[in-house]
Amino acid sequence: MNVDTTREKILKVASRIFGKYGFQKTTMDEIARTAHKAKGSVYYHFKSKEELFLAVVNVEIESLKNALLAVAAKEDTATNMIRDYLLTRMKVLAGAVNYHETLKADFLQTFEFLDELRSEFDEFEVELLSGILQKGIDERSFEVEDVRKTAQVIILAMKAIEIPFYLQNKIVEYENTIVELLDILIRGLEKNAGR
Amino acid sequence: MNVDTTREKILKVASRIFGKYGFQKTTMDEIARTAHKAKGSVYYHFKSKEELFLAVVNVEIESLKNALLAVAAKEDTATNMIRDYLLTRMKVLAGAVNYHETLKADFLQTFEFLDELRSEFDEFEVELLSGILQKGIDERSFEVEDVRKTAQVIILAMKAIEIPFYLQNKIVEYENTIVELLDILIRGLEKNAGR
DNA sequence: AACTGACCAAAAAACGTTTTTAGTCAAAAT
DNA sequence: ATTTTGACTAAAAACGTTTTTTGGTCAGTT
Repeated sequence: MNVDTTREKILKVASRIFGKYGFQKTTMDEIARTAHKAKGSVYYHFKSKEELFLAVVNVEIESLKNALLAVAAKEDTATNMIRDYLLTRMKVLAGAVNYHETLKADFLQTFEFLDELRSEFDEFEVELLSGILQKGIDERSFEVEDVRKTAQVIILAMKAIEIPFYLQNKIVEYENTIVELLDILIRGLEKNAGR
Repeated sequence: MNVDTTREKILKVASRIFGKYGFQKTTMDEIARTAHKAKGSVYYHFKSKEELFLAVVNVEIESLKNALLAVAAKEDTATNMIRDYLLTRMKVLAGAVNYHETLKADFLQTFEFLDELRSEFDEFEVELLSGILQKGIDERSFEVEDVRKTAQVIILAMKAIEIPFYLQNKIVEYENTIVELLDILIRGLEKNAGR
């Protein structure tokens, strides 16, 4: 029944509790108690509260990475792929409760210990999206001057939208609108747009 | 020298102080003192702290409205107009310190008393931008299915970007990137984009 | 090597007290 | 009649102190 290792058990419990109460309001005692482990055990596997939270967020990021890699691996036109990429990004992120916490924190106080994880993921995304854009160019369906810069622009736009979308609980209100925005963006990338 | 009415004087002083310390940390006493007026005088012109702040934000919104109306009144192609519109929007908003405060507040606690002002401005923007889009269609340079909805989409994107841009002080970091984003969006509106 | 739980210093919560603040109003000035 | 004043009040915020909770450690157990 319970095949989880102690480490996995702690991670799961921590994810649930951090997700519900946020980083600040979650105590290490509660995590240990809920996981039916001694507190020392938690500290045996994770050297601090920050490191545990980092590990929790990392699980979410890894799952997002995998979902995005799966999209990039599909055989499809670049246009469909980029739409799929951006929609998958939003859908998976919608369930990444602890990742949202890190966004929110940016306004109150920064989680410096997450900076590395984030910039790593940023780099991962720019790389992956650049690949899709390049594929679109090769297929003669996209027309893009600087592939890397364009990838960065699109990710910036997506990150900006995350904030009202996830933090202000405007998912329902904005859902349709966002799909339309993606369409405009994609059209903007396509060949013969404008002149 | 001082031709300001008491009301104007209070408004100016309040704008400066609210802009520096935010809504919560600004006291009505300080406003009255700085304006060289008795507190009762402040309350004679503005029935509450909230109403005074509302008036201050309203001044900023009005100035933004005027700047945007000026853009919309220019004789130019729709493509240039929409670029001008969006750039003007960002530039004027960069100086609207008290408006930023209302954005920030959305994360901590909502300023319900500002909701009306905001949705009024939203409506104003959708209207104005729709006009520009329609002009683009008439000139056969834009191709847009639902004008109103597209206007809403563009404004959503701009509002989303306001947050990292103004609140997280990433103006310098993002400035170039945003101009590129605008270009992609505009290309996405143009005729013959894609198929 | 993995895990436990009593232990500690530091941080946060709780609590009572003092100060500050938004808002009022009767009176004065214009 | 309209505008301005400043002393006043009730409620909220700030302060200082005590108590409790929390992140983290470590000697000992499994």
